[in-house]
Amino acid sequence: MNKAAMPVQLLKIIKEQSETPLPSHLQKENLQHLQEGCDYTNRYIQGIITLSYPLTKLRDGTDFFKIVLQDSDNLSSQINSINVLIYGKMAEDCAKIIRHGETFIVAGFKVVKLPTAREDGRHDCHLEVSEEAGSAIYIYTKPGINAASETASLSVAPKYVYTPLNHLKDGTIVNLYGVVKFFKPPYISKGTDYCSVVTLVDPSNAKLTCSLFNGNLDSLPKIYKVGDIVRFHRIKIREYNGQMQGITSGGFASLTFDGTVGAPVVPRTSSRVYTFMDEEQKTIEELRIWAASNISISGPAAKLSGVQPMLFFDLTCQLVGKAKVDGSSFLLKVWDGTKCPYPTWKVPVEAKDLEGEKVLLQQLRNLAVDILVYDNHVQLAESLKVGSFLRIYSIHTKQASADNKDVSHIEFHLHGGTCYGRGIGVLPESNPDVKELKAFLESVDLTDDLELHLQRCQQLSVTVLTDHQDLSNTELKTITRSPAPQQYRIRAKLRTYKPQKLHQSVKLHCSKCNSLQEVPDRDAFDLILHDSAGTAPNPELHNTSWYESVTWTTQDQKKREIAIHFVKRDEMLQHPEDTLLMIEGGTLKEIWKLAKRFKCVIPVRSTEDDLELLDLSAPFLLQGNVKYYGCKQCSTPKPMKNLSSIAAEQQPSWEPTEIAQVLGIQLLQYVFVMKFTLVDETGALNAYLFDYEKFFQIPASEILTNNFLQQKMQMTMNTLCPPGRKLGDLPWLECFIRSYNVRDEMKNQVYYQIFDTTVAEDVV
DNA sequence: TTAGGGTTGG
Repeated sequence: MNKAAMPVQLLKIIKEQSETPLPSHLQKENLQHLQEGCDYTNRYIQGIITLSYPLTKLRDGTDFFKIVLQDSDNLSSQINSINVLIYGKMAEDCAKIIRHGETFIVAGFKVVKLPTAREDGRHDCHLEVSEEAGSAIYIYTKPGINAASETASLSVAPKYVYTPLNHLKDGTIVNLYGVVKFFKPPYISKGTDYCSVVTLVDPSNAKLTCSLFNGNLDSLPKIYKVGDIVRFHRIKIREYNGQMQGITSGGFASLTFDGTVGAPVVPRTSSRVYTFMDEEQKTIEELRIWAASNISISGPAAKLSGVQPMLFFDLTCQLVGKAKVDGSSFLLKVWDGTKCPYPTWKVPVEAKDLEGEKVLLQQLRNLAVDILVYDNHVQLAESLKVGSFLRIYSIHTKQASADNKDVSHIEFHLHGGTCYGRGIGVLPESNPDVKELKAFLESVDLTDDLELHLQRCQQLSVTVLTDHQDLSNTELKTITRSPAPQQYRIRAKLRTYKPQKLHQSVKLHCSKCNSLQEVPDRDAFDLILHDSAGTAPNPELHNTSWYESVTWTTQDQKKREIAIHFVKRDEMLQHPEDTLLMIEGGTLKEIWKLAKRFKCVIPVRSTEDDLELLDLSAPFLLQGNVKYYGCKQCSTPKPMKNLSSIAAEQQPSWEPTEIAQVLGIQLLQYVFVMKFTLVDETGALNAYLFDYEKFFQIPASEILTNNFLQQKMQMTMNTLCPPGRKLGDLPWLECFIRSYNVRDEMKNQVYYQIFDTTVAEDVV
């Protein structure tokens, strides 16, 4: 078995004799003789695992696992145990398979002496172990230790064979992997069991729909979203209507994994005993990558602030109240921290029938919404615990007119039946979406009385002027009848705006040629990176006076050559968060990772005599989440050595504008471009908003990568222009607008632009 | 046994 695939080896012992002997070049080292600085490449330490700590991640994302080894040959000696610190893939593997009491052998470690002496009988050195350092780990597992657990006797566990979905045969019982393409969360069937219907796909492009039954809800797969990956053991295959279908058989067992590329590979299961090894982790990772380009995963589930009438959506929320309504319907009161922009329907129920914390329900009266669930969902709804986190699938938003025809309110229904996966799932607190939701709910300020807030918006203006307060208001009718250019102060209401999908409002603007362009998507960047990976790093350009270079070749089949050039600073200590680096041959993901860790990342490629920037359709600079682009028309890229002038500064701030300037790049700026339709008693006009960050007080450069800011902007727009209200109930905006002429061959057009205006501080 | 995917009635 090669070491890259399986850095940790399991050796089975039979009658105290290892079946697989250790490599002969390894020599045993005594704990007492360890010394810092010696070469232990071909030496090993053997001991019994007496203690292990939970697997954790270091700040840079490296897995870290710590165990304590006891020297069983020298139990009487004063120092008989030592800490072993394991990093990276090895940490992960060890955490998965080691057991206290097992014999653990580590070779090729590094000895590090601790600054202070220990008093607990442990060695005053520890061992550092990682694949990169060339370490090897051998674990002796004795068959028969704790035989009830499959994990304890991994080395003798049966090897499972997994059948691709295009090779399934009628009447067989098989094991399989699949990506969830569709699912119905468990519901109470018409028989005696819970039922969950799951449709799987895999890289064979075959599809399998499974009907899974179990009297115990916990025994069905814990699927939370399309794209999750499942492993089924012992599922029965039958032919039905000319197609294969899966159905639970006696020994059915399942594991479910998050389908997100890069997420930790942690199985969700109800069974305490399962096998899961390196090979299977690899399968999950491969399926994730396949799924990423072959399955359309429904976008981020809707928030209440983003609901539209007449649609179906999945809502992740917290249950704050519940009530029986009648025999065929049941009320759930839920919230997700955002405010539904429409007036929402309140289901009349007797106060005594409503379960939930009264104070909280009162505080949340403007944030919580009523969801009426029907028929087969009632029984499950009754069993839900107030306070739990739910995902409700395929809620229907129905628009209904109240007595007053202009005010439409919105109703939330979970209709009967299970079409389209309609149903309710309880999410555990460990679910990443729940963690995010909880954090958001905790940030919501409940002391703020929202009704008063809305009333305040009716009376005062939701926007304020940042200059020219002395100007008096002009009616819109007067403005549209006057020649341009001029400047006005107006008081108007925002009847509608475009684009409604707010992320579409973000563009890139060149202040030199005044052009606007779309923000390039990741595919464009990916393509450029692929192209430039064809140019190998030029070794003559490595390690110059102003940067240090590190290079390596990837271990996969592609054998990519990567070079990273760290710009040197005139200081003893250089922190990653202050460092600029240039990278050749990196992938999208690698570059994003580096950009999070280091101050600046510049993707480059080698020429004969210097490094150069890539095509300007790619960002020329990445800082954190923000990608900086240059104008193709107005830039004249210069060689990278021009950067050395900034690097020579005492404390380079690495400002994007400064970097752009020395590299001959005309920096494009992120900007919100929106069209506001403004009205007052006298008329209407369309005014353009052209805003870098002043109006929303949100930098346009960050909106595309920051969910929180997107939500904040959506809520701002909902306040400025609450959907479903009649004109009289819309809030007032105070704005400055300027008129200007745009001439083309045919005619002269007057346009309007908003300026020196910002959203009032207490509005968001 | 149950369901066998494909929205809307209250």
